[in-house]
Amino acid sequence: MTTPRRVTIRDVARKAGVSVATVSRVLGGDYPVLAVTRNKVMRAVRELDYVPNAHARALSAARPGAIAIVVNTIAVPYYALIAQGVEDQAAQEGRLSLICTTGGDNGRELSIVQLLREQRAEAVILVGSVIVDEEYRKRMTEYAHALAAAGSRLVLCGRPPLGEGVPALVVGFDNTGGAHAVTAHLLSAGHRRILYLGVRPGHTTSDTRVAGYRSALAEHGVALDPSLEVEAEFDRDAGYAAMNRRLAEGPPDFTAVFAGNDLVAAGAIQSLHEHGLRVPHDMSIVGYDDVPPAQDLHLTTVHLPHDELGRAAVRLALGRVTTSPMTLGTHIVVRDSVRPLGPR
Amino acid sequence: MTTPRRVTIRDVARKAGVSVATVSRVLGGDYPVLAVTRNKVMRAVRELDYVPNAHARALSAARPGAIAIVVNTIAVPYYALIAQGVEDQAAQEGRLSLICTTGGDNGRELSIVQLLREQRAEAVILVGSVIVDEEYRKRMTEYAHALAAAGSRLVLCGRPPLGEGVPALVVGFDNTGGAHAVTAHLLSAGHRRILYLGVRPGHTTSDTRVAGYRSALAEHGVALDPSLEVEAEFDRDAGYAAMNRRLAEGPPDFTAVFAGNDLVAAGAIQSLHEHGLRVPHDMSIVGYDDVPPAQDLHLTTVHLPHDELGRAAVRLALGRVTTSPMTLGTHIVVRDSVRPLGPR
DNA sequence: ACGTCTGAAGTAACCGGTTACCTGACATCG
DNA sequence: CGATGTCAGGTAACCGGTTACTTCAGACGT
Repeated sequence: MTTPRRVTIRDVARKAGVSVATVSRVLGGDYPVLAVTRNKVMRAVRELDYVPNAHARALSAARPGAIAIVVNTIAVPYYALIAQGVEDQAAQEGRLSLICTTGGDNGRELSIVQLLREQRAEAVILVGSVIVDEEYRKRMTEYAHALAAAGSRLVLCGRPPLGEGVPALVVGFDNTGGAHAVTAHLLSAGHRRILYLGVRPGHTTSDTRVAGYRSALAEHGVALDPSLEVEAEFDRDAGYAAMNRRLAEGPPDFTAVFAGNDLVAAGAIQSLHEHGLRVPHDMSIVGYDDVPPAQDLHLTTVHLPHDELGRAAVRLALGRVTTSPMTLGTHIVVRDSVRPLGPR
Repeated sequence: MTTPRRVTIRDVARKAGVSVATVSRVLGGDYPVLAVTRNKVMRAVRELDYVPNAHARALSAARPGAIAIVVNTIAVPYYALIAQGVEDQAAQEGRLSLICTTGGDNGRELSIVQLLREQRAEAVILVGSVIVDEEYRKRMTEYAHALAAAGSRLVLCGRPPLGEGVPALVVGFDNTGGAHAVTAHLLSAGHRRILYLGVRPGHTTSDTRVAGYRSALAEHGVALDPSLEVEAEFDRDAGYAAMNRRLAEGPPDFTAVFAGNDLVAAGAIQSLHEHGLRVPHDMSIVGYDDVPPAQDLHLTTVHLPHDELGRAAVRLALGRVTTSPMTLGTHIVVRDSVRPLGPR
């Protein structure tokens, strides 16, 4: 069974008894065509079930390119929600959107960006933190210049700028502010020994949240205790494991936990429960992101406008708005995971 | 600032002092080229930062097309997990994957499929239930034939086949089996009055789960009670609202709840809590899907191999495997949301 | 020494659209 | 009535690659 040749615009032209130019004009747009001619063409299109070839179109005409979003994985709500925002805004702008996943591998990310250059993507939106090594920064910087030279835009979402003079738009959440607010929330509930669970050296998202945590403590005159800043990846298992390790050392020397994100909080809560500690009665905890498990866990957390981030990235990429760097506000969502401490 | 013309293969050829054919061969593949020539070309490619145009390639050579997955939304874990499976398998097969979202609108879905035909996608994977109206079935059937004629594959994931003789591959979860198992689990814990929360007339996913529920009841000699089958969309809000309505009618006339999926369960649990009913002490509940909130809610549920579904869809689409219809097994995950009822 | 074979590289047609430019019919005007 | 303008529609070049076919130089055989 051989593949029967595709129907092309020339087939339509032949069938309709007109030239290919006329067919193109009827399908394409604003060029004047007599109603009777248009009808002949449309009939031929229908009868042959002609579907124009997007590649040929992209090649011949200077049409708008796709909008690509590159994330770690789509299976994590944080990324999925942002991606959905991009998708929605792109659709609204009439653009095709490509979602690519890297699995958190810098090498894969670089080759995906290269792939997107081949696809002549009009915008490349990179989302989420990376551990930036020198090789990566060098190559991504080259890509940034190359994309700019080709008229495409590079947007960095919730990640550090590449450096001075590198053509890239930046939009992110106010992590430091949010972390400050939620830490202040714990402090004003009377907590003084607050475990920060989610240090990740070199990761901007983590670094900025830690910064907010520290500045809030400083403002309240609470001395920093390095032993209260605990490393953990930003997923449920890491939160669970880290809390398990901590609790194995003996009874907790803290009354509250600030988890790097809600997934870490969920894992930590499971560990706490397994150690007989109830939230919020025996231990207060707050999270970050306000993604799905948060509501069910009655978790006080920081709400991030994920959808808005995605939409803003697209608007920036298309030049609809030009404020870069752009910082999106966050707000604390108080649920039921923090218990006020009585006066000492 | 005018866009500086793109670097093309001819520029590279000129710079390297060879013909375009040679450049294409160096970059493309297996044709023999002298090492010295290859080097000249590679140097020119590097110096000019030449990036081949994917559209031109797609147009001239018969290269493999993209793999597209069409889902309701990516912000819901059920879809996100399946999409990630598709993405992973597609990447593994060296294919570009496109993720498209419809927002649950049949009209949009149809126009997306048309868009994918224009993109010359090699496979179109449609995921999730739809309420099938006649117009939709008619047009999608046409598309199915058209895609087949063009050598592309259409894969339906977790949704009903379009009809006899319509060229579409089918893969799905064993919903009836899973629903049967989880209902049997409740029955053997002694429950007899089990509320099914999540009837959606015309929706296959719901229908098949209801079927499993009913058959398990029948097997255990429990008479069906239509008043125990309650309508609800498959999201958290719907579960919450439906349970609220039910509980507003008076004290519950059931001892257990089978929620159409985990999100519905999460909403129902919130409602139960707000009515002072504790899970599992005062009310047993099971969910379906085993997506994120389930673990944190200690919810007994049915685990679905989402990732496997995505991968299987791609393998089917690429003809790596040919068993269609294909049904993926599920298994019950027992957590802590069901309380055994003592002997009456 | 001459014809033949072999392998690297070049030439140009082609993929399927778009569009600048051209043609020809008809209306309009001095 | 011929010059000019208007407008629908045709012709063919072009977008940027791939590849069938051709060319040509050097190796080899007799």
